[in-house]
Amino acid sequence: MRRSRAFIPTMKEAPNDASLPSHIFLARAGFISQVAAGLYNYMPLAKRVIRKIENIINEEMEAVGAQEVELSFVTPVSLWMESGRVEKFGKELLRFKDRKENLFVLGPTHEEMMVDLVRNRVTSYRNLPLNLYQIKTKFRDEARPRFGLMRGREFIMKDGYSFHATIEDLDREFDAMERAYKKILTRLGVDFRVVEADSGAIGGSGSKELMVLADSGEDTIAVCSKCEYGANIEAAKRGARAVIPEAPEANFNKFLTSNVKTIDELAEFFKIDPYYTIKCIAKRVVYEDESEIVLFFVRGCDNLQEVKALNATDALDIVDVDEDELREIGLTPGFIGPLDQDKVKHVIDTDLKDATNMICGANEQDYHFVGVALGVLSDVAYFAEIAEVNEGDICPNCDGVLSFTKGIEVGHIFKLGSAYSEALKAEFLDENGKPQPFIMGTYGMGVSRLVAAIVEQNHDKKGCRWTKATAPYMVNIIISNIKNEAQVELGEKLYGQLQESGVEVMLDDRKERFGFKMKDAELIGFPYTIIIGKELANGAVQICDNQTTKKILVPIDNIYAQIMELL
RNA sequence: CGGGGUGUAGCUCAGUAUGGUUAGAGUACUUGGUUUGGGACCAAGGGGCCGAAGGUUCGAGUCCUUUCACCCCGACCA
Repeated sequence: MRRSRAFIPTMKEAPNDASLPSHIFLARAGFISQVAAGLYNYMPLAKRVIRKIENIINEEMEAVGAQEVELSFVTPVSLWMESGRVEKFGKELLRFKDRKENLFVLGPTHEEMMVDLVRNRVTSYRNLPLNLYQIKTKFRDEARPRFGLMRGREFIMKDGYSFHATIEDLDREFDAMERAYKKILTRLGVDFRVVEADSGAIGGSGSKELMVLADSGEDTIAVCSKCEYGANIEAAKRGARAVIPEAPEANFNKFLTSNVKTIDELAEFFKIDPYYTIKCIAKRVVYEDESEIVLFFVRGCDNLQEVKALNATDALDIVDVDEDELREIGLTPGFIGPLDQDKVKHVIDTDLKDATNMICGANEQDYHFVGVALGVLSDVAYFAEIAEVNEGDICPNCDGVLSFTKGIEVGHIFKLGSAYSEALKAEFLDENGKPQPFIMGTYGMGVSRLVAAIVEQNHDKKGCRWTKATAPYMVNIIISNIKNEAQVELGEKLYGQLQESGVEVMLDDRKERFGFKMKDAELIGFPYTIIIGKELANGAVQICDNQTTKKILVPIDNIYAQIMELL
């Protein structure tokens, strides 16, 4: 492509609504333009990057025997009624009517559609397993779209669904897909981690997220210093503590603790480690038709992990409560302890099971109990894992130490089981001629989000630093002075040679000054820029490596061979 | 959905407290000339319903009401 003919509207200044580097550079370098909140136009450069990602996905899906389909974007709301997800998705589902007043939604994901496609068409175990996928625009009417392509309302996603006769076969496919996904991200050239995840309200056993590591990631993930363990903080587990602080010795007793309300104050008051205190977090948990206040107890050194709390209570939502509400039902904020079991439901972190030498609220203004042994609650209380892991905790799989890092979720795979096939009555006949619901897996990968994630992980102050597998063009040839005939001649010759060799090459033949073209090239992020300029007088040109920004001098006779070698 | 903020040229932003010539700058764009290794310089141009609607006033970008859009924090996010 000749730069003089290319539609690449670069800008010196970013639109002021861009905050993340990926958003700023993709906008400035002429990849995307915003249309409305969470909606973007992809311009030629972005389109090329997207196609490269899609090609790699297609190749790897082909390799594992998944078949590509494309389902209609507009989907009848009746399917969503069948699965019961109309309410679950709520306002994120963009609903509208056609001229005949029929209700439709813009597909935010395609479980229902895919099950509908397969049901009554695949009817025998002999035709299983089956893995179908598509790469398609999705629409979710997010409450708050942000971060450019990272969290748009309209986005491109690869979504795949597998159908199996047995759980064992699903497990096999799940592992195969994990390997395929790892291979895709490796080929794209990004630094990533596969982590254990919460499977969300939809349920399912195995759930793994593929995270591109980047500081601006929205997810916090815990990773082990020694082994491969990694998990989303929402699902992270930990091993037994390596060092347990010295226990405060005391017999069971009620102690006057005037105005000592917080864990910090309590630990200071008794001169003890917060490990031996019990923290109470009161929340209102919301179910489909009702809600109630539940008290969650964790060690004073821990925090409540709300997603875990949600799973422990099987609730739809968890919201804050204020102190007045607590007083109304006879609780004393600041002094609530787990020994009083009859007012509201309690959930106690498993780490507190049979704990001894504890200090906790006495459910009475200005009093705490000391020397508490929770063994007495073993049979009456509900214990569940609700504490959030901390940095420095021990890995659940080895003796390494957990630390936190930020990640961008670009893939999520999990085992659906038969939730959808049962809801939509999608069945096959097994070996005994008995109808069985399909056992399913689902495999998502955010294509447009990957575009942003790649830049988020690969950029510097000047612009994008595309990986070789994702760069819109591999080589950019700058003719420093378009009026210099020798420069033009060599540029054109090289351009032709590289094109013939199948190299994706851009020829910057604009009537601009050198600095302008160079800045532009660095903003866009071509892996290699060949500079035909003043060194030509010495029979040489330069190759600028975009990763290192180093320039090397190459004699003109070697330039073609040299660049072909670098690619 | 709660809290906050911003809407003026393609982009970045002045101008609005205290209403008063023809609404400005930088950048980008067009033309001519000079320049040609790090977003050049000179000259001349084009480009605006001051987000929208209503109101107050002799007069509104500026004051009042309504509304829409976008951004940020939070909630939400199979």
